[in-house]
Amino acid sequence: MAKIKAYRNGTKKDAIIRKAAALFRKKGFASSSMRELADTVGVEASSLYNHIGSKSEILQSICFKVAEDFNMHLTEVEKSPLGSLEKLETLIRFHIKMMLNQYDEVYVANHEWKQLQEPYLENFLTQRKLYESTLIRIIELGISKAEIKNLQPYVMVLTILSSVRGLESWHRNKKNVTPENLENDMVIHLLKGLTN
Amino acid sequence: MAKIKAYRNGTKKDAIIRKAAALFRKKGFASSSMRELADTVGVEASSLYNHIGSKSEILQSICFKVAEDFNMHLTEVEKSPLGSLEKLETLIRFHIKMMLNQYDEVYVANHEWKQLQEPYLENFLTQRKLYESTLIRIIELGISKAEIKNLQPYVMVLTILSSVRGLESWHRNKKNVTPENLENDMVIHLLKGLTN
DNA sequence: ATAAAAAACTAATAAGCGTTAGTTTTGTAA
DNA sequence: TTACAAAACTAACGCTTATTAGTTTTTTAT
Repeated sequence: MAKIKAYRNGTKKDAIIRKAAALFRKKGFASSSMRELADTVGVEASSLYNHIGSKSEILQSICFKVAEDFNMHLTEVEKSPLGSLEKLETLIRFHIKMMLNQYDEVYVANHEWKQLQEPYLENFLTQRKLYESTLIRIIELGISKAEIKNLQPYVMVLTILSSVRGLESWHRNKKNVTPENLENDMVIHLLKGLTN
Repeated sequence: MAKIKAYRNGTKKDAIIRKAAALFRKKGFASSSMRELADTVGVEASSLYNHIGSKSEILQSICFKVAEDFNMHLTEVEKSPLGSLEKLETLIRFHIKMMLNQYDEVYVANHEWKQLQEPYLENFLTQRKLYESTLIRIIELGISKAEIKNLQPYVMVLTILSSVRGLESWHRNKKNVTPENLENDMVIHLLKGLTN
């Protein structure tokens, strides 16, 4: 095979990583074996190593790709001219969309990052803390402008991020709740509360 | 040794399960080995089997103990004379207290239940769904009494449960946020929102 | 058609896993 | 002190793991 092949949906490496994300999401990283992954790809386990370096490398690809998507979006939002509340709303909506559109990858990044090896683990955690501190800054600005309640910014960030990250337990296409319902109602709940 | 020994903090089996919860929380169930657990207990791996039946059994103990605590509290709250909002507040506060007081166990129950074997997995999931549907009922009653916004009850339950379950990432004794701060601010945020 | 590269295969490795068997030590009750 | 049971130990079992080596097949470029 030549180097440049016309893959429709990315390279075979991409396909392996996509299948791996689905497998890791369902069974967890540590409980997923390379043989299992090879089965779903339709190949022997050893053949995977023509495309990827190691099992750990797959997890790294998934986690850092997701982290990059979120970081890029956050950077855009932060330097936008939106007010604090609009920024938060935009971010919440993005989190929900990401969870719905890239379910496996986002889930794995949120739940299996602990299985990363050093130095990737530390790197990932640093990015997470940076993300949190940016959100805190947005909220602090909103408090100073009296747009946001004077609560602990850290607690509000924790509540928002926990909410959107925990969405994995949402059963898609169930309970007559469309993605739009979910997004809108969750934004209202997290910004305006649930009391009348 | 006689059957009845005066253990200060429960039996040795309890001690093993407690250490296991801490280990499973830190490394995940599948990535924790019985030899590792034995090390932290101060014993050979095979000796553990004088007290517990299997590795799986430990996870079952942890998950169902936590589930029982939450279910019992929910039952109490439901049959109390409190209004919908007060019920929700009570439940949120209980979740946070549990997460702070029984960190390892609650974390493991929230994050490693997927590793349960059948029929325990199905049993656990059934309990979870029951818990959710009870919360939905409380919220529906609040909506009918116009105490709560007319949003999708399922979404509100998802938001609340995701928030409190995601608390694992809270760094204790950090950021000048006391447990009381956390509890109060989170209740305000989830009930009244963060806008002024 | 030929040559080269890519990607599949088979086979094997060393390490780690949960768990069991059999034995010895330890602690308690008589 | 003797007898018994609980709980520790050593050793090993059979199995699975990620990964490598070496070889063969498949695909592509010339």
